[in-house]
Amino acid sequence: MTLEDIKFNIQKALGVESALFSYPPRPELGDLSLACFEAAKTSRQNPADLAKAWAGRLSANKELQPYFQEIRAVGPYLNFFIKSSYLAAQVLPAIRSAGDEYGRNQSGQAQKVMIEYSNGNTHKEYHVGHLRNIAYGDAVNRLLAKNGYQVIPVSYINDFGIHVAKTLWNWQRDKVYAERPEPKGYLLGRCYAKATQALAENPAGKVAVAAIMQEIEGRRGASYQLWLETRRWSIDYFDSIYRELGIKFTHIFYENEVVDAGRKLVDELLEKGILVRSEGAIIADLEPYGLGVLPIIRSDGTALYPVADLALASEKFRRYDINQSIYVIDVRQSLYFKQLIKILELSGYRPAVRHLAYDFVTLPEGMMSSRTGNVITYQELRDKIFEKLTAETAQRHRRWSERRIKQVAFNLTVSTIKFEMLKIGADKTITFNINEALRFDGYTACYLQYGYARLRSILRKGWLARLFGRPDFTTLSVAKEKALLLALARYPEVIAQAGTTYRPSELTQYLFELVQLSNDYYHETNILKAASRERRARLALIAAVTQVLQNGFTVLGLRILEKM
RNA sequence: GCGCUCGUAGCUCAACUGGAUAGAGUACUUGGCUUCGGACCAAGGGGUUGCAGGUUCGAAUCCUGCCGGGCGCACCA
Repeated sequence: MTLEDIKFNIQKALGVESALFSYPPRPELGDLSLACFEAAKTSRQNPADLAKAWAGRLSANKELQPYFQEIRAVGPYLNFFIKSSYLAAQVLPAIRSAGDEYGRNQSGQAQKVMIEYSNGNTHKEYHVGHLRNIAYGDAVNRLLAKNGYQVIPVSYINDFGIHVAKTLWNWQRDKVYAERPEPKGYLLGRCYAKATQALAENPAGKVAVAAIMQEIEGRRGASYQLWLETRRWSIDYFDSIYRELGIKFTHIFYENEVVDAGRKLVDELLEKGILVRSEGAIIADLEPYGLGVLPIIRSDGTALYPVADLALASEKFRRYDINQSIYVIDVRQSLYFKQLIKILELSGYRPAVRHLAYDFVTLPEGMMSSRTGNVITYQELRDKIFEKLTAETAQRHRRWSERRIKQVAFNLTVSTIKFEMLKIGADKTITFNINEALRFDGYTACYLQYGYARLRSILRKGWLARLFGRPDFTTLSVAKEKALLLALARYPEVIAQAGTTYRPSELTQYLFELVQLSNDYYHETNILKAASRERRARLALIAAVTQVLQNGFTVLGLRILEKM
């Protein structure tokens, strides 16, 4: 990595072990910056004096001369102006030869990490909240892979909770669902929403639901048969969503498969006194640790969520021999996760488990809730965005076939959904406004895709010019070209930074800025009509930009479109 | 009540985790296609970073106290 080399050489020349580099806020100040506060403190000097002294020393250093056109002290900052020609000669060939691999590093040392996300519930709606989870989890998954981890993406589907019984109860008493044309898995979700409403004013229903629950857990009888059938609908529906979004899991765990092991574990923990009986239920009393109380088994004997989760936590390590287990779960379950980890610790097991929390998605009208019908389902959102993008695309490409228009619009739809979820920091609640999501300019997936498509169009037209001879990088001297080169050089750092902090939003931000720079350049500079030396160099620059965009898009799970 | 968390331009968000004049998008006003794709670009206005203290060379960022929003705290997941 060229920037790494430069930084390393500066440190070596200064004789310091580590230095905090940053990028100046404005290009006039320099391309790379070293703040001298720390070093000045240890040597008890005025930072500005130190910067000045260092600037003099480094300017005289012959080994650094190929890199810099100037090294200047600006107050307490030591600022470096990198030679454009040097940058270009390093960065462009590096990107060209690394291709899709540009930006990868080995900091993960091939450690095995399991990451669990998209934890759907069968018999329930799949809504925009799940979309944030899956977009975020999948981006982190690929980000970690780019940082040299051996990542195992898995999903855990809850097919055995009380919500299943509620849905089945309503499904049997209200026959309208079975007759509708929509996918069955989707209808189950609608049915669940109505079930909770109906149950609120139906005490007899609750008894019926409890009976259904016990029958399912006992794995016998009509309710169990119905469970088998309907569960399959939901799973098929999830599969179709994953296919549409381009998500692949190495393995999918189901609650019903681990719940028996969980019950055994509960018995053991009960014997050890880690779990206790209370008010007819089985609980973990974690008050001594300031973690409250976690109910494990209901007083009617049916299992709660932690039963399976406790078993699964260790099962993951046993079966896949992993070094770390990451759970992408929304922040509201933070306390639950602390409780879960504490129980595992108390039972003598201390796994490397990490709860990767993100804030939830809410609606302008308030919290999403199946109970009040205040949800936006995946299907609804996808259809609305798709419809609008189809119209936009059709308007721009009168001669395209309907099939092609729809294909492009669909790819843009997937990109838009993911990007909207990823561009906001994970610690922020997303108040999901459908109208905002239906706008395609500014900081959006369409803006990025459009910028990319336009550059690709130039490359297609300039293919002949790129065939002959090596580009002369010294012609890349304009400020905007240098800004682009610097941005390209920074890409590996962005991947590293976004990976170690689990923040895909840093990557979305970077890619947006890269496209802004390139759009600006595009308008100011003519590429195809430039003189042949310039043209060749500029095409090489553009090619590198599209390569980095491709790489970034891939990490975020966005589709790559040559035309739109 | 206890705990966690957030509060930055009219709105939606950034700010390299303590550093330079707090930046983008959007909305608003104005300008740009005989030029590689106008889902684009340029310019402008818009800020006491919720409030008050503190820590230090330096605070949107750290500590304390208020104010306001959100979430979580025993049979939902």
